[in-house]
Amino acid sequence: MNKSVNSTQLKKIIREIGVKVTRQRLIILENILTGDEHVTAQAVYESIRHIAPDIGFATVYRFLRTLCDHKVLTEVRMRGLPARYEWAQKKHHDHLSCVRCKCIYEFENEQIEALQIEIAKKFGFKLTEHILELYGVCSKCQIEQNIPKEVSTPLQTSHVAQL
Amino acid sequence: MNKSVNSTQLKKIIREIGVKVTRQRLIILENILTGDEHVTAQAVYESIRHIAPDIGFATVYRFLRTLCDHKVLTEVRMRGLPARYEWAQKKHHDHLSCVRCKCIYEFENEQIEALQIEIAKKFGFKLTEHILELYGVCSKCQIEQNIPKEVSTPLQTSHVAQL
DNA sequence: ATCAAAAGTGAAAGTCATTATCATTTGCAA
DNA sequence: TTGCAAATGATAATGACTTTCACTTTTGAT
Ligand SMILES: [Mn+2]
Ligand SMILES: [Mn+2]
Ligand SMILES: [Zn+2]
Ligand SMILES: [Zn+2]
Repeated sequence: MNKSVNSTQLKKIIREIGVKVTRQRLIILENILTGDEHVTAQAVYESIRHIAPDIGFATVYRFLRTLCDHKVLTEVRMRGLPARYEWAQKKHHDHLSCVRCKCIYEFENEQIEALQIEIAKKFGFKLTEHILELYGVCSKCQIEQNIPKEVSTPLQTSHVAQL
Repeated sequence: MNKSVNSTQLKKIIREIGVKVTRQRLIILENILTGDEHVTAQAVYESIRHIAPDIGFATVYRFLRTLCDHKVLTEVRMRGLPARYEWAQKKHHDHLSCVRCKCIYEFENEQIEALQIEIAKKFGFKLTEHILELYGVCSKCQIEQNIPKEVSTPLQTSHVAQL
């Protein structure tokens, strides 16, 4: 949540993807590295406003996209909601989300991964990617059936569970 | 692909979901029942134009949505592409799609289904839904590495494979 | 068959997330 | 320092829906 990063590291990341180092990119990247997980472009844009109100959201979108193209970030799109981004260095995992409070949990399941590969093989596919999303009602929401009606804050994540 | 349906059957379906029977609904529903699988609202709209050019696409969207709400159809959303619809009476299955020619195959895997339930249970979730999509290059596209550059026709489906 | 209330319709406008345009500014290799 | 490709940001455009609303149509009750 608040890892510290120095601008040298940030510059290194930006240079390695072969684009110019700009003030806005440093700010955006730092925000992503030190901020919440599973953030939306809008959230990054807003979170940056107080320090750099001049950065347009087109720039945020563009750079997030660039970071995805270069596998620095991964785009997570759940249910037609706005795209969320996460650090791509994390180990592969899938997501489980509450349809009510929108919280997100991460999980990893080797058996499922293996079965997917098997299925693709049976169809003669060269598998490149997959999406596995589970939706349901989280344990909290099963009890407090009304209090936190809506969550406007960015989705929080627990650590990845090994199953 | 061209099962025959009489309007009595169509009317029955519409009445059972508790809405009025209209000419446009009969036409839309018949088109879905007798036409391709995994169609988009736009495709239905266009496919209907020559027989009933007066039906607006708002009506198509609205009715498809209604049919989904009443579990007559299932919405299939792949990769943020426009929603596709399929007859809900089909047994549950997931999709495997070629990133190049966009063909869709259906599969079903009980083991994966079971594992998903297990995962949800571990998190204390009441599972309501899941999305599992595999993406890759189909066997044809692995060979003919260029001929059918783009497929504009609606996605075709093979029959569901049991794995 | 008649009729009014309720439901449905279509054209058009509105949303919302994202992408494109383009005039201006900036990074940086030479 | 400079030239110029790359980047930026304001704004318009896009695409897939969704909503609005004035005008039908359906349907249950007479
Ligand atoms: Mn994640
Ligand atoms: Mn299907
Ligand atoms: Zn919840
Ligand atoms: Zn293919």
